[in-house]
Amino acid sequence: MKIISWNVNSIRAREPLVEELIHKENPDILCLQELKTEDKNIIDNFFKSHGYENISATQKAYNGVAIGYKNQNTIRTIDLDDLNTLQARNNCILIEDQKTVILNCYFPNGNPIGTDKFELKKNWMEVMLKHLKKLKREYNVIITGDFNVIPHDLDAHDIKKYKIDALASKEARKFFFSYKNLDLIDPFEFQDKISTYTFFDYKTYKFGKNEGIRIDFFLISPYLFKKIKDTRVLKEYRDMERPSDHCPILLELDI
DNA sequence: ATGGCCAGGTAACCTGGA
Repeated sequence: MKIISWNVNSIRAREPLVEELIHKENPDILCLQELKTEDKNIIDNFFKSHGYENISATQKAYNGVAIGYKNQNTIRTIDLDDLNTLQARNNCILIEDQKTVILNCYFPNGNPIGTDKFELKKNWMEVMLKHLKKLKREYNVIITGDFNVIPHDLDAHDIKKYKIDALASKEARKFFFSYKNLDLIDPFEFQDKISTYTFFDYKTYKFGKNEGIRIDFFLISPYLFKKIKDTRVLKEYRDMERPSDHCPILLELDI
């Protein structure tokens, strides 16, 4: 099973590149974040035209997430509605025959610190922790998406720029590590940090200088970690015409 | 050292991103 997660920064702007990704990688599961449209027809039509079923949570102009899936006979949707009450930020599916849940997430950015946005980030991360604790008891877990957290100083080219920033705040890091402490593993953690940056700011042309941050993740159960066939950050999609500022991340499992 | 880009929405800038 091949799973790809990508913060596309607008599905409408990124249709050509998502199409290319599907043709080249043919993922079984495609988790998208920052759709930036309320119109589910756009999302349904896109996935359907490429042979995928999908679920989505959308709102006008901002946020929005979807999971496309194919070759799956035992998919059930799990509605974690308290993660979508204010903004559309989560999808959750259960693959019953694998006893595995996949959570697709667009975590709140939270900047600037000291505002309602930061409170929302902390609250959202806390609600997520409660869900993870519960889901972990019954299922293998894959939580993926744009976490908007820089967990370690080395996950940024220049951490000094993030000293007063919600992404590297002690609160955001605390929640991120509390997820990992549920016995969830970050496969990219064991790889070279610089080559696994997932975000490069449009401003200042950071991609060309390889000055990024690592904020998109898979956190997975140990059983699934043992089944890994491949993990990749698909940096080439950041180097194409009209790119997202995030790179797709790929996880292939022998299940 | 500083500032730089991009998307959507409503009408030439604003919010938001990270």
